[in-house]
Amino acid sequence: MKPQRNTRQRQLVLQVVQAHHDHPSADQIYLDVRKIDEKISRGTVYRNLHQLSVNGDILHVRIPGVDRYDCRIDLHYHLLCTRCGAVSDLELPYDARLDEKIKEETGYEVERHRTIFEGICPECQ
Amino acid sequence: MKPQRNTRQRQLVLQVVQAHHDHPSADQIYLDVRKIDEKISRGTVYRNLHQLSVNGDILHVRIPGVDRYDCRIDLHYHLLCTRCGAVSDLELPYDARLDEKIKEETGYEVERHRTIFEGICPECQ
DNA sequence: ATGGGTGCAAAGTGTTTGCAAGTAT
DNA sequence: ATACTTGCAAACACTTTGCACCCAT
Repeated sequence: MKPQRNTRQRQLVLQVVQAHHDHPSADQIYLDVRKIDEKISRGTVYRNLHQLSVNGDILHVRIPGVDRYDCRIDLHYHLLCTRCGAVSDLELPYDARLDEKIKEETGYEVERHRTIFEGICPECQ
Repeated sequence: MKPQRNTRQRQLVLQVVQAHHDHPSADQIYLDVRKIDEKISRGTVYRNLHQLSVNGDILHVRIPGVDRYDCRIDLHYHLLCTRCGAVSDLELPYDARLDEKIKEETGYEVERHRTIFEGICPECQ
């Protein structure tokens, strides 16, 4: 892996993601970071979000429409309110046996699976 | 529900999706339909894909990057090769009890869940 | 005839990238 | 000093939309 620099901007992005517990989108993170450093650019935020998730410092959550980021880095499942867009973490334990099972059935080198529950949250009902 | 018209274009889009067993993207469908009707526009294809999936005639599969469409309309899980982008259906039965469980735990009106396994297919390994 | 559907092109949305200048190491 | 990173803006990829005309019902 290339040597990486711990720039002020990267620290800032990480810090903002970790301060959130609601799975912010890149743009929300950009706006938040922007409150602290009013010069930082969108490109930099996107680049750092990418870098940080590759490094395993944050988790990239693929939600339909917009990608979100999560400060929890263990594998876990998500719950999406299809009305208001809220995303939350689920306590349901990650089932690693499924990956093994699918690997045996298909010959794929299964790395992981992603599960998103979709529904309407209590507030939106 | 509004009355809907069964236009030549809509039939064509449905027909092309049903002829595929490899989860084509909107653009692949557009290109295919285009071979038959060289006047049809992208907008029309997108509009019809949307309409058809709302009607339940086809399934909208949200894959990172591009949305895909599936002629299988029962709930099932998918397997994505993160190298070549191939998507396939899995035989793993849909676990409806999970939806019930999450509903009880969270108070959400859980409608469904989507699971995508990610890995490297035998050819790409 | 009526109003849903079409083709076209323009506009959106979210993200990536080329480049010259800046800065962590 | 080196080369990773930044800010900026332009470019991208994918999708949606406004509009005038068309056609299934």
